[in-house]
Amino acid sequence: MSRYETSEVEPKWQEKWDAAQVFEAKVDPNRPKYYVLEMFPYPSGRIHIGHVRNYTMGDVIARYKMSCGFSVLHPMGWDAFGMPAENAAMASGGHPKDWTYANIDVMRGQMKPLGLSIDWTREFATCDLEYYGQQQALFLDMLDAGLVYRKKAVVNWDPVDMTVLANEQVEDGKGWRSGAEVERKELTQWFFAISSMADELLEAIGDLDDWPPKVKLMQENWIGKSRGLQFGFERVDGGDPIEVYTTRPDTLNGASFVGISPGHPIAKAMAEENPEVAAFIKEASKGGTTAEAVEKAEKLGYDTGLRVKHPLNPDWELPVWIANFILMDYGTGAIFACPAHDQRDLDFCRKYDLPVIDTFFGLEDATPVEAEAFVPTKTERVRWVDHFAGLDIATGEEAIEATIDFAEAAGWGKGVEQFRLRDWGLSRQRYWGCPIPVVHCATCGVVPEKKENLPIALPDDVSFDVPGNPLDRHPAWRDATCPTCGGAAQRETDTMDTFVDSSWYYARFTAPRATTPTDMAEVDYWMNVDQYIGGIEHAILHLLYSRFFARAMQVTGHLPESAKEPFNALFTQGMVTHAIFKTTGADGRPKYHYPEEVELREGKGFLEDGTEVDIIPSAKMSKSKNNVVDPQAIIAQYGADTARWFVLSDSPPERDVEWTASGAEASYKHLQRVWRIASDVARADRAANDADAELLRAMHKTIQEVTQAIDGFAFNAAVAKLYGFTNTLNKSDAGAEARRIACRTLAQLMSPMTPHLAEEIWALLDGEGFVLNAEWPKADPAMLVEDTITLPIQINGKRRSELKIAKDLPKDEVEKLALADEAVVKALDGGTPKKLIVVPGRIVNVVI
RNA sequence: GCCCCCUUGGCGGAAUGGUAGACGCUGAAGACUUAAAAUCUUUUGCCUUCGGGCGUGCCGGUUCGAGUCCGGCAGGGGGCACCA
Repeated sequence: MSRYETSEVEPKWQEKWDAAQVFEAKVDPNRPKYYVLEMFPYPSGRIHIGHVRNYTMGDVIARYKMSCGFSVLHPMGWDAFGMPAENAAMASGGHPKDWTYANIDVMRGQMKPLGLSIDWTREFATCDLEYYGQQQALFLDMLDAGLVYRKKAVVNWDPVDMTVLANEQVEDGKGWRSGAEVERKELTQWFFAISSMADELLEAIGDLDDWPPKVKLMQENWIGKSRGLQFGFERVDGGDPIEVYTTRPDTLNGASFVGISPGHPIAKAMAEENPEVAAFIKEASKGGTTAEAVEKAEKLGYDTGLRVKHPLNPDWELPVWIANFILMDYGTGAIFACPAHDQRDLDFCRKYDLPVIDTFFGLEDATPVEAEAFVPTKTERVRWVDHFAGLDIATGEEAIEATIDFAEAAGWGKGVEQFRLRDWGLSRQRYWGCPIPVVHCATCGVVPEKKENLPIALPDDVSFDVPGNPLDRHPAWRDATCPTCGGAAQRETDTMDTFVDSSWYYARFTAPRATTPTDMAEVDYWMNVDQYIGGIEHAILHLLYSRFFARAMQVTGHLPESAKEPFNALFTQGMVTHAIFKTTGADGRPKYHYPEEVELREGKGFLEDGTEVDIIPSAKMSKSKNNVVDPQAIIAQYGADTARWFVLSDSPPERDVEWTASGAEASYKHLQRVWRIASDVARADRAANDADAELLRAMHKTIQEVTQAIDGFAFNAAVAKLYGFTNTLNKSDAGAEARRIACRTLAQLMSPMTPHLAEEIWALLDGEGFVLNAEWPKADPAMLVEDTITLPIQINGKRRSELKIAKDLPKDEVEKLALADEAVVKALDGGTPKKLIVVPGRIVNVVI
């Protein structure tokens, strides 16, 4: 018998699949469709073992569904715009385009040997002109529909690199590349009106039955709906009332001052007249916009001198302060502060010596607030000091509703809903992104390009030797004609956030060469994505943006109503981790060792010279820690099937799996063993015998268990059942024919996970055609029924004995047998049991 | 600070409220071999006076029966965070 050579077998089957075009998705009205999609990769340069796990999971589903008779769409593409390409160009010359497409070629070359069932004819990169041109068309339609608009917004600005930075690019208040102090700058930018759909996006989460509850919860929190009261404070000077929003209107009697954001119209108006106010506003705007920067920032306030009247008592005047912690884009940009029941307000009041008024106390303790605000949960009952709506003891929730009712009845305020979700700023002052298809005309203002002028292509002749956006200093590209007046105009030089690219690619895969963003016939057939698979890190932004885009595409006629929730089912897979091997160098710095340098003995690791290394298990793979597993090396050593089998085994798919050399080795040995068993089966000539039925029964049980496991995304369980059945088959004395049937079924059940080995065995055992085209085996219910079963007997809930009985033995017979059991007789010691519980087919419990 | 999740042998993990530890790794013993590799077989939660006893982070509850359900605590992880 020959050894199973993966380096020969795997390419052989890949060529055969290609030649037969088995993975090309075809619209077939006579068959149900199934669309499985893994989040497409960023072409960073090389694939990662985490990619292997991600795509293998999708492949298992895709191949399984093919065998179940579905017309399957399983595409792949590249999320190809973004900063790393520009950074590479800045660091080592070259062009982002060349860098990106070269990376794509390398990564495609690394992915193909995995034998994934991908329809490569649909491949595209988001930096393909064909793709981003359609994205521009989509943008224009959204502009038309009022879903895109321009407004001023505060951004992190790096004055050295002359660019806007994302929050995660600000480290310690400094730009991550330049090290320059980051400024907050107000720029006019483009926004998607995602918050206009906040309620809809929140409500629809309830229907996402096959999404992880965790992701749904994260999105709910992100959208952040709250209910509160909006009302106006009348100004003593007779100016327009100051509108405030509060979720705790019940604490109105604890009001200490009215606060407005530095960006509030009143503050801005004052700044124009009063240099002191202007200076304060400038001071208050310092620092980054990151959570960290915000947390460290000290509370700053400026007393405007304005006074407003308390709505419940016209004689009570409150001062109006400008405060740096009040956000302009949440609520009305103005608040009333209740320091007794809000820590932030309290800090501010203590600093500026403003009054602190308790409005309620705990039921047990009426100590006035000192340094710590009293903030009970809204469901906790508290005692009110003097509540205007007449409450004495009530929860916060009750008091809030009572106050809103009271204010509405009195006509000075109304209950409103607010969302935390902000509009999505999409402008990026970058080159390597989709150009925003508008021009700036001196006469007509901001004018959208005409669709017939699309695509607006990025110019190729750019350089990155000077900081800033190359599009800004490319006059030939910037110069444009105004589509409205025909006069000279300038192109918008901002490009789109790369999250835009990934917000609709799933729809584009249904018709990747269409001359419109989508093709309705194709979209109607293929959408929605039946199973989407990707990392939990995209739980909020990418998935929320995609949900928004699907709705926007429906509004603009690019998707049907039925596709407005684009992903029917979502699965978030865990990472592949690997131990880090660390020693401490002479200089006291950690030294990281490659796994090949470390010898493992009894759970400890040693270098060649005998030095013991620290083992940090289950660490995220990182080049700097020398613990990256390279898929290409694994495939070269063991083959793709081993890599696929390993990443599916051991750990549940949603959890991290640790790559270990011994585990990979074990997977390899197992697959070799399956091949040996199959070769054995192929040669056997033993006659049919009594063992046949038992083997076939085990086979049907395995069919049922593996099918269930794959359906339930429990790939590790499917692998475990296949191990078990392999052992059963190997030990079985069944006749040649039964063994052939069992082994062919084993190949079928393994085929989604180890497709090459499965094809080879299928062919060896005279299976017809490709195993991937063979109909998925069905478990025969008659074969799942066991004639005799082992029934455990518990005495007082502890297992003490067991009965071997016929499966359908009547209950009273079981009782008799149980009471006659040696262990039971001994325990009863002549007495009678207090209770006897018989659960048919499951258990007997004797209570003494 | 607010919200959420997790905790089972040496390790990864399995168990519709019904035999805890499937399956794999690691370790041990043995077979084959001149030897090694490869392969195969047996074994591997803890304690034990060999009768059995104890065991799913800790404390309590519901139940005939709890890893699973409920309450509290501890540890670990994640999300959000001047959101009024």
